[in-house]
Amino acid sequence: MRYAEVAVNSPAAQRRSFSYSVPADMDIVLGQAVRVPFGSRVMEGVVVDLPEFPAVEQTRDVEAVIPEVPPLSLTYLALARWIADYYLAPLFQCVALMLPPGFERKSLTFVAATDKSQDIDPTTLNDDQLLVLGLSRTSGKVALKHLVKELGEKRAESAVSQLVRRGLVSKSYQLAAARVRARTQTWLTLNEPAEASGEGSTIPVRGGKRQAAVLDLLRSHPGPVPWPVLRQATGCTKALVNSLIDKGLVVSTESAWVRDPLSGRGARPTTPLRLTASQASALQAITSSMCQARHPGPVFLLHGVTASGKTEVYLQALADAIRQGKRGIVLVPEISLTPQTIERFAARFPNQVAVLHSHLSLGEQFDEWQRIRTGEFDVVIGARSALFAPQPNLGLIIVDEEHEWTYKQQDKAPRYHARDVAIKLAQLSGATVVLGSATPGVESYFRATRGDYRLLSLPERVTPVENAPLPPVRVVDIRGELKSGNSELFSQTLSQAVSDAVASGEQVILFLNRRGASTFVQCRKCGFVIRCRRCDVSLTYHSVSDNLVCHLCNYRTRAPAVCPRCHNPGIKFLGAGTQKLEEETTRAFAGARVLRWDSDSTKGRDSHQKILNALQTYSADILVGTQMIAKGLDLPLVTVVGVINADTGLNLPDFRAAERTFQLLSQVAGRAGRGPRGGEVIFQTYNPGHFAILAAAKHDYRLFYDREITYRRQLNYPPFSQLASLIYAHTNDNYCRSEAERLKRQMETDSQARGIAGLSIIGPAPAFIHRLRGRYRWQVVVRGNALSDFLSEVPLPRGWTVDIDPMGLV
DNA sequence: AGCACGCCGACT
DNA sequence: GTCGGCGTGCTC
Repeated sequence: MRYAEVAVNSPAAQRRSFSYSVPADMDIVLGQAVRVPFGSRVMEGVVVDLPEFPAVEQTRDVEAVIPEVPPLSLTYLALARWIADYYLAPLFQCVALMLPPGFERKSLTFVAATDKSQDIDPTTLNDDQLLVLGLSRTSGKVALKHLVKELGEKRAESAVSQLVRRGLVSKSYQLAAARVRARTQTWLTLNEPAEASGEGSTIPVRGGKRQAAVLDLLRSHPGPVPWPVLRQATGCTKALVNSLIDKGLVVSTESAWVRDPLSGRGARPTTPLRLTASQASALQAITSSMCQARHPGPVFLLHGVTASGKTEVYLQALADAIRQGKRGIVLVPEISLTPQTIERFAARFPNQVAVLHSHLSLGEQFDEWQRIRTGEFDVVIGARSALFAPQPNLGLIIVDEEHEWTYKQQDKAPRYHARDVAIKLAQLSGATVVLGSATPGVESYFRATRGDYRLLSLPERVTPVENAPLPPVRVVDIRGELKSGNSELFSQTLSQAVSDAVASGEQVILFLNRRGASTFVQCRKCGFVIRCRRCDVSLTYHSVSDNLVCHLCNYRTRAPAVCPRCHNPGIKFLGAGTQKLEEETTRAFAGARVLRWDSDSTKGRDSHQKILNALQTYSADILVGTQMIAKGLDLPLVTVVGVINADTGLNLPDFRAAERTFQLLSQVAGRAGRGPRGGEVIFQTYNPGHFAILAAAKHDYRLFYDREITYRRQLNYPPFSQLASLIYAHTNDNYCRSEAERLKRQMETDSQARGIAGLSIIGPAPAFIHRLRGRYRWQVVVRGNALSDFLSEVPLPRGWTVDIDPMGLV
């Protein structure tokens, strides 16, 4: 007897695998996708082990292998295991990252009438039950989903369960149809004898005009014609073509049809650029490491100021990997996956670049994945999940803008960080990793200074204008300049700079970090923001209780009527959105053409491109927007960049608030002065002395880093410790709170019993989003070391979600 | 997730 | 009594 350990697609499975017996005649290998019985239904799973003995006495048989899904390699199985163990995520969901797009299929429930229901007295049934019985008879069975749509969830469920109890209906289960598969195309060719071709009229035209039209069209095309083209050109039906096939006049062939997201985008091929000395030495370090295959693969941190030519280093490193017969994966933040970025890679490696991201159709993702697996592409470029592309002979992984938080999956398990998983993959496969950023994450830079990563620096800008310096930044203290001119949002300095630029035909970017719309409390006069003493995060205002609450430790205090620092009664809740900014800008700078760029105004498919075109063709003067505009815009006409409130990010309840502010401001500042006219940047702030703002104004990473790392060390935040966020969600707020308190107590006694030192359990406190989809949420934060090991032994009732190394609101 | 089971309060 | 709501344990 042979056995298989299977990661099953069921929430019940969690991090365990389940033991199954393998039928004698079944070919099964490690990493194979299979279907297995699980409870009363059949589910998909992946074989993660082929042990000699099962883990339990009673096993059921593996139902079938799924032959069209290629088995996962040992490397990727080990990676999935690591993700599950480290991020405390269900094993199947970790394995599923590496399976072809659209693999997962839902299990559907059907309701069918039984024989017993034939001789039932209908008067003993209520209306809902009669409806369910009627529908389940119409075509043998009915999907429960359909009944829920008719009756609503509660009524459908109760009617069905009552009927089941009386034995009048039975339930059955079935996997949903595949959501995606390889597409084929029907091609049609004229079946003309070779000697007759050219004479045209040798084929007898019978059966009317339509048939003649089809034959004419096929005759005028040298090769096979795709069926949709033929149908559109002639208006013929499939039946008509079939009759021509039957008559032997037309031949139909089936062949694969590839959905290609880059088709028709023929970019002009580019050649490698000449490198500066620092670019060349960075490239040299990377390429020489790739020559010596090593386990684990080395990690480089490429720290290059904006416009220092990081991408050119990536491109040449990839070219070198390809010369060595290896392939590469390039990860970029979701927000940078613009056509321009992809084109830059596609132009250097014509027809050798695949893209993978969630905005592609499932069919496109599926086809790209299959083609990648066959080794068709030297380079895969994509967002977070592209890390798991089945790229054969992977030699180089590039993580561009490694500090970006879109690399962390937040919304669903596994809550992994693509950068950290990339490093693990390199460890397992021997690939080289290059992390690139103008403003490296504090944790990454710390590891580089400690020697875990090798630091490569690109200190000079490579701009079209020779030696163009980074633009000068003016820091304007809004407290002194409030309510100047027409608007509350513009200081005199910014107002003047914008007017001057518009008047001389230059362009302006006004930047507003909308996250400031959150309800922190700030004095309108002196800019004071009320913070928690213990946690040093800003307090959040709760209007129901009129309290200020710390979302880390649950410290509460009554909202003051006057500012605690300057005693001004004008304490207010800040937060102006981009829409308001657009209105005020239009009012303040009459005659200027204002464009808004944020997630609301860019819903449409080509809206990014349209806005970009408007700016490039000088049909707009002022661009107003959120973080989206901080990325990769290269507009030589922009001379003034204004940040409306540089502090907004500082006041979020997040220990990374200063880091994020510095990164964002540095990026925004990089948008100005890219053309021959130079440029300037203006930061409006209530905190002109804050180190993150000053360091960004001076374009000085080390100034920021040295202060920040000291602060992290003092407060024992990462990289000096590890964090985990545990959130419990429940419809009842009190129950939610008491469960969070219970878990905290349990973790405290557990850690004592297990002799684990250096662990602090913070909270519970209401989660940042206290109520989500009708459920209240309470949060407990754990700080310590090796948290995965500790937490894996803590039993978590349903309703808890764990986030290891959380980004954002902690 | 979904199902069965057991406990509880609100009704016939 | 019995129905429904809700928490809990189980799925190889």
